[in-house]
Amino acid sequence: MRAGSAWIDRLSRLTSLSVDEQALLEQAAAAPRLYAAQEALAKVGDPADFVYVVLDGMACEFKLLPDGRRQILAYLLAGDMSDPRQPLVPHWNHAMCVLWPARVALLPRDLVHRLEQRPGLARAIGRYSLVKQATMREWLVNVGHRTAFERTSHLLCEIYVRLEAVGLTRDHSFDLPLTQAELGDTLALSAVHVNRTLMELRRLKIVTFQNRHVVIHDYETLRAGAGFDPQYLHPEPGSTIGPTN
Amino acid sequence: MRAGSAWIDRLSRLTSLSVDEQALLEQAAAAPRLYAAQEALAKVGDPADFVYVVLDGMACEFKLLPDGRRQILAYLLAGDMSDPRQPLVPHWNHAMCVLWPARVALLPRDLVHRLEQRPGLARAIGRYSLVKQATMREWLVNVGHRTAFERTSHLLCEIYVRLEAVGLTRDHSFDLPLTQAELGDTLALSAVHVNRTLMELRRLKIVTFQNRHVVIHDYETLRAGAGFDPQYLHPEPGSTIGPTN
DNA sequence: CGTAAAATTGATCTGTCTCAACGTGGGTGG
DNA sequence: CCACCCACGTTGAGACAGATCAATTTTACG
Repeated sequence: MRAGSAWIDRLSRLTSLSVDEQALLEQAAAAPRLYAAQEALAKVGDPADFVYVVLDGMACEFKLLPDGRRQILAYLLAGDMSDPRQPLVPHWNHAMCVLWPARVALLPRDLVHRLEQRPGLARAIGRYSLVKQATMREWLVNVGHRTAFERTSHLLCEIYVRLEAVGLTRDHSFDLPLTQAELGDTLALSAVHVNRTLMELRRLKIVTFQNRHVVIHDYETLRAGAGFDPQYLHPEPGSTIGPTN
Repeated sequence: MRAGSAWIDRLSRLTSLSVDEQALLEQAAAAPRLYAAQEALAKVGDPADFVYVVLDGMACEFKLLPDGRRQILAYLLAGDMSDPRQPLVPHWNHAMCVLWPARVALLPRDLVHRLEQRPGLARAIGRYSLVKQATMREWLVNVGHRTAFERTSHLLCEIYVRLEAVGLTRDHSFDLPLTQAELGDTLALSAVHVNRTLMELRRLKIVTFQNRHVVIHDYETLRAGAGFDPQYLHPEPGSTIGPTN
């Protein structure tokens, strides 16, 4: 498997990339660094020197409140990256850390700039950034207006579709190395309530989440219960992503 | 006053712009369209042909849930614009409407592209986009982890700082043409609870919000109560925005 | 094995919602 | 120019989703 293939997959789905554009990406991701779980990638106040590309494993962006509570703002799954324009501002004002051992490529700002000279890559990266924003909007709707049950279901649908896009699902299941506390920080629910909600989903035979592994028993019920519409995840129509069950 | 001066102000604060870069902006905003309150700028599914620049008045981005509830995702105050890269994807997947009569410039995608050829404008627009995202992140934290009182206070602080940056505050007050129901859709609170929270802020002599006008009596208490840190609104250090009281 | 982190479960508490009523002020048509 | 009206704001009472506190069990891992 090529270096950074999930990343190339991810961007290729947003616009078609020429062979040498793909080669540029491969080269850019050629020397990833290995991070352990819980390791910080960027802290508030750090200089925004790099764009981080998560080649495998899992990371997240988050913000901490003074009282210690945190809101997870985004998951970075295999193939995801931090905002490509981040280096335009001097400092991070949110934080990023690894949730599960990950290989991460650090792209210096001028490398990103060089990649964006290529029209295909510029379009892919621009669209990627828009999808990321659309995802954040959806999370705002989720946290703002959906019940615990809907929220949890919605997040599982989203992760499912995103992982499928990079080939990390098998049948209707996938690995998800998150604790219930981390899910709580994402969904703005207490860990206890996340647990009760997952138990309910299990009891209803919709989804089982155990041992860091999710099995979706009834995707259609899950999707409908969440009010999930995968549209926001792929700006290109004609994309055939979106599971059936 | 020049056409689009709030917009030029807004972008100029993000990086210094040459005289002819400013002239390009002025020219781009030269023929705004006038919209009435409640008028739609873009609906879900509309082709993403334009970037919308709100020269004065007020607009917002939002998403509707099937049950009719809505989440307001962002306010567009004077000088704000919709995402400059939006035209990279074919369709809107959220909606935008006017909240208070507004003059709005519609920039076709190739015009935006031409503006971004200028290095200063490219940097300003890129940073603008990052600030907008940082604001959305802060809203996610707000809705996810803060109490009604903190949330409301935080939003008022944010609007205050943003309006001050375009010269639309006077002493410690500003016009805010929002109903309590609209605030509720923003903060993910019921209109009733927004009312109670505003009454509480008034009772404590921190803020008065009446007749579409906000008076901040005690900024420091408001800021502290909200846990508000204006950092996220201006990526440039050295900017002296941020009221004292 | 032993131990610490994570998951599970129960009991209780509370912030916010919902429903319902009433007040109010600014715009409009007669 | 007044009277009506309707959207918006205000207030009260009761309900409920989810938080918090407190064990207890299970799992992962050195």
